[in-house]
Amino acid sequence: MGYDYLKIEKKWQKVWEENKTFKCDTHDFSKPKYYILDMFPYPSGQGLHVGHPEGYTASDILARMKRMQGYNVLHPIGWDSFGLPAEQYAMKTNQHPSIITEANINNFRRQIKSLGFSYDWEREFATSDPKYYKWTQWIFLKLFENDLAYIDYRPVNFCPTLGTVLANEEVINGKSEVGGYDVIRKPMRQWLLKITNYADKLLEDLDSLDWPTSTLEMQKNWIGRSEGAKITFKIKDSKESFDVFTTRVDTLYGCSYCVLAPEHPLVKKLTTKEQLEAVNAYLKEVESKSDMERTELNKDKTGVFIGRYAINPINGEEVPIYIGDYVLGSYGTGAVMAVPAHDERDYAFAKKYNLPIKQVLEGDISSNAFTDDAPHINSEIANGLNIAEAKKVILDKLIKEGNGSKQINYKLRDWLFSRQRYWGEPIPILIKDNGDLIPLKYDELPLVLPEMEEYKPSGTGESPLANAKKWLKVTLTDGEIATRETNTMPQWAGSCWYYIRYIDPHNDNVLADKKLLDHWLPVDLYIGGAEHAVLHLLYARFWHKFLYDQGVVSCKEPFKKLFHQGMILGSNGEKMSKSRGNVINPDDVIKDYGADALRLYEMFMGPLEASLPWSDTGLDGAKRFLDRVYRVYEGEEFKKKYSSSNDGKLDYIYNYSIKKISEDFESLRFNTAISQMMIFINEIYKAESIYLPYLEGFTKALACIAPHLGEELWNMLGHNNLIDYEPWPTYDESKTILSTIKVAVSVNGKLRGTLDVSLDESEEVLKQEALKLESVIRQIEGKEIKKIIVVKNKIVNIVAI
RNA sequence: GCAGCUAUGGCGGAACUGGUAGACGCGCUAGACUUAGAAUCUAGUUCCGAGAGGAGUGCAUGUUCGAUUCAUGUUAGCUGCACCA
Repeated sequence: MGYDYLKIEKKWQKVWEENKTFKCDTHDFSKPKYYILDMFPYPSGQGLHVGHPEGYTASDILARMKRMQGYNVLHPIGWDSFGLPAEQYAMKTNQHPSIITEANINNFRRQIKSLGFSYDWEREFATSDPKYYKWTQWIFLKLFENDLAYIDYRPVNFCPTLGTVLANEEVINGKSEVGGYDVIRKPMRQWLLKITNYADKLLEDLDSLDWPTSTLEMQKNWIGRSEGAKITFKIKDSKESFDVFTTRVDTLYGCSYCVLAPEHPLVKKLTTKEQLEAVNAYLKEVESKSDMERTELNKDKTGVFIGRYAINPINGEEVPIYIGDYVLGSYGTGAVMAVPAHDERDYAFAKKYNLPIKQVLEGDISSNAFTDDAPHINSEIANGLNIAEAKKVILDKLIKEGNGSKQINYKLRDWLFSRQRYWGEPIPILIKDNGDLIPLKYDELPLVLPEMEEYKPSGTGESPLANAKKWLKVTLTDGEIATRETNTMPQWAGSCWYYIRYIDPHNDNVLADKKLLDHWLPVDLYIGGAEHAVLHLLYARFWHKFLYDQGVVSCKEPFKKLFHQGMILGSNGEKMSKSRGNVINPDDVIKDYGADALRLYEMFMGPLEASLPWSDTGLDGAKRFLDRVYRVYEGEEFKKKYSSSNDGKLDYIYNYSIKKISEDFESLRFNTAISQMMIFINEIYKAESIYLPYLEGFTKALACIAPHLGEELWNMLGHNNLIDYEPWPTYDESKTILSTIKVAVSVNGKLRGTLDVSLDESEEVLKQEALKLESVIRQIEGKEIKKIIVVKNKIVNIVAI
């Protein structure tokens, strides 16, 4: 028989709710602050899955411990409620997305509350609430004012199935991140945000963050800074010239041709009559390729000669100009100098089209390009120099002669910020017939989504909002008619700044009070999945840096420490999914085992960052431990042993346990903290006398993980108050070490026995005692002792041959 | 291809800055309690071996008195990026 978790959990949830136990007074600056944030959920129709409680429990444990440690803890939750699934469901059922979203939020709220998280529910908001997105639009207007939001017609990722464009970050191997549908490149009218203006800052400040290395690496790669040179090539028999970008300016003498991207503006101007047909055919072929095909054909380089020659500025050599789609129009200058001897791509292209390969570094180029460092050859001024030296010499000459300059490029592209969807923040811009853009005035916000009959995208790339006839047209003060922007913002917009709004969620005058922001930012600990490493986590940093420049926030980075929880897999080790039939529903677990058991189990499974398989028997074990704990507080045989005087026998295990638990909580190693709690309880079961203050201290630690039971046990110990703001248990460092310890004795590195000695026993005694051990004597018989190594309190190793 | 991470019993995992590998839990075995079962409690449980002992942290080599821990190489898996000049 276990404890009555259903009754207990309901009871304390009600008490917390009625007392507003976890309400945070953000105006109270008297205590140190601790802002701990979960990545807020998208309230899907499926409800919570067991992965949600993993991260949420981790943050809740920290929040609860910090509260007991005297911090003023801000621990909020809300809803990332704009998004495609609600809109698609709306189309199917012909309900308004807001109704669907509300129902989903209600279900999520119920589920999250049933897990006993200590959120301050008075700060709850949804990104689809006009009161919230008023400020998302406000930030957009600020971006627009500062020339960081602009319209462009360049080719973008368009997904015909979803009926909308997607950001680069949302396209994976030519397929949409959501749903995995084909994505094609198509020139369309789009809003973009100039995230590239912040490329340097976004890169530099990564060094100041306490984030997982893998995420830092991913962001670094995504930003993709590379240092090199811009070189100008003049064109033979023409006034035109073009620039190339290269990181290997040292190989300039080895340039044997140049390649322009198919979309390079000079292609049409320069192509000769003789080559026109071939070039046009090639352009047509390239255009018909989808992104998918372009990446699949990765290795097969294609291109065509345009009939012209460029002049290599370093030596005046004439080299042919090609176009080829292995050169990207959107990176660097959209043109490259080709050095086939020392670049693999150029090598492949040169081999295919039989172009000259000119070696300028010593090395073997018989079957592959040589890309390592070596002395230069055939390079006049750079002969004999290594890469770094040659770069300098050649670039200096180019700069002196006005043919080149230092150049830094980034892989990062501007952020495609518009979507042809209904269920997103409307972009607060008016467009006049002449194309002029008129931002709404700040007091006209929020621009609320109009009611619609139909949410379907037209499929041609026009947003559903184009059908909202009354909403669409606006008469300006001068009588002129303007049209509203019909694109909406992407889902990432709302999540870019929600951590700011939590600090002051009901403010109608500003997005949040400056004084409060200065006190509460940055977020001290941010917990969420790794899948947002280059999406949300990069976008949010960008907006934060912009808001910093605007003087809205006073710190450069939003999230000081970041932690990614792993994934919970099905019991077969595969990803949980309906089709695999291995999905665990948290509602069922709570019903059958209780929220506390679920929380404990998920924290005990293994390291928080690891992806681990679900185990029903493991969950049994977690529940069994809670029952075992409960018996200590409920069972008469245990109560008889309660004592207010300390016999000292539990000193070590208690003090060591509190120390270990405190440290492990702090570093989010909950599995080992729980293991220590189990060891402590095992000792309690053996104890003749239970010193009450120790049991109280344990109760507080347990209450962080199993809060309902913790509250109940605290009550059972005779306390009438709540445990949540009780002071965190302290420990006596001197009692975390045993006075008698075991020292290992080994011969030639192999363990042969142990010695029971007092702490800090002298080396001489250890040595002598070790040599007395029977198992040691047996091993060294007939051998000569070469050396004896003694490490105090640890080991004696006898080297004998 | 490039970058990052991971590899330990039947299973999930533990092991601090190199010092008794396998904590804790699951599973399994035995015992106690019970008419019986469930639950609970107690003990055992890396492998081979009766024992002495031997082997053992993906694989190989090395550094060291001593390596799960450090170095080099290698294999497998996971994640991300992927023609970025």
